[in-house]
Amino acid sequence: MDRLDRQPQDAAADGIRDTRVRNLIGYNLKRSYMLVRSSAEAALAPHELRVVSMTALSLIVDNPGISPSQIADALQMERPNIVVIIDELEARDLVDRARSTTDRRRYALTATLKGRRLRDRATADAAAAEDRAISALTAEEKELLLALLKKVRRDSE
Amino acid sequence: MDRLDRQPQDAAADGIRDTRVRNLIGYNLKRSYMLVRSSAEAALAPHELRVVSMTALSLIVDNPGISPSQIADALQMERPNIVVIIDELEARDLVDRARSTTDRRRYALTATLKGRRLRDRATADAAAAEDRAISALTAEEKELLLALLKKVRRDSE
DNA sequence: TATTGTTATACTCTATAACTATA
DNA sequence: TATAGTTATAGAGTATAACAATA
Repeated sequence: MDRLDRQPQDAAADGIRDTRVRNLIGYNLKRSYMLVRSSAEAALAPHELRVVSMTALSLIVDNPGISPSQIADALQMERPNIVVIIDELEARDLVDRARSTTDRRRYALTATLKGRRLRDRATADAAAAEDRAISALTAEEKELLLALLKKVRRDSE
Repeated sequence: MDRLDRQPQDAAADGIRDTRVRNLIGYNLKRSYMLVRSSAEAALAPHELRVVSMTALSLIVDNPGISPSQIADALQMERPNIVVIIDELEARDLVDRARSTTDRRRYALTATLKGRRLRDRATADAAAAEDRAISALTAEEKELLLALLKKVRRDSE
């Protein structure tokens, strides 16, 4: 970890000062999130995936038979918004929608071979794009950041 | 920093697994950001402020004479979306809109006494709400997180 | 010709209400 | 009666186009 102790200047290049806001966790989380997300979105565009659809696809790959409601819970999204995403994934033959045998209200979602392959490529590309976006951090700092972000949500979710 | 080394489980309470997505920086940034922001928004609601309007107000307090365009640049927002926020702040008598004497296309924004006082209370309440939202972190971990988030954007903004 | 502030508008994301079929 | 999936729609938040005033 190099020179993490050196405080960045409070003023931006154009001379705007704003100590209070610049020291808020939320402000810094948002800025970093925007930076990382735009990089990931760009990396996923060639796969015709958005971050949310990649995430849903990955969830289905890792949890065969998962239902739309479970995806909604896991991603903290509303059910209606999941439907459109599943529609897209199914139309592209990335996932199969089968009625659950035990509860016929539910769908049991599974990824196709094509879906599993795309998931692997897409998550790898997204992770690489994220790493480029945060290349100001060393590998150790990245792991530390990840650990801290995970810990933030301990007990609160 | 206590037990940051202990890895959180990969599965959520309902048994959903998803190692790839759960280890993406962007995913964790978003989740933490959502948590912190909703806490801050709730704390600002009694002041009838959103995070973005508190941020703009704070920017005006700290930079008397700042123009809407400069606010847009600093907050990475489009100019049209700033107008509505300034309208609100002005209607509530928190900021004054005066034509710049040197460039009459520009507005020179300054905070009123009422605006400065509200800024102090609002930023303090927001900061306290953020601290509650991330109370899983120690004070040292919070400072470390802040330093890492600032460093992420070094050279890239 | 370029820039500031502005209006109107569109687009995306997310949230809510209500329906159907199953339980 | 409650829940899963769905449809339609509403509401944020953000982005784009075009304009008047000024540089």
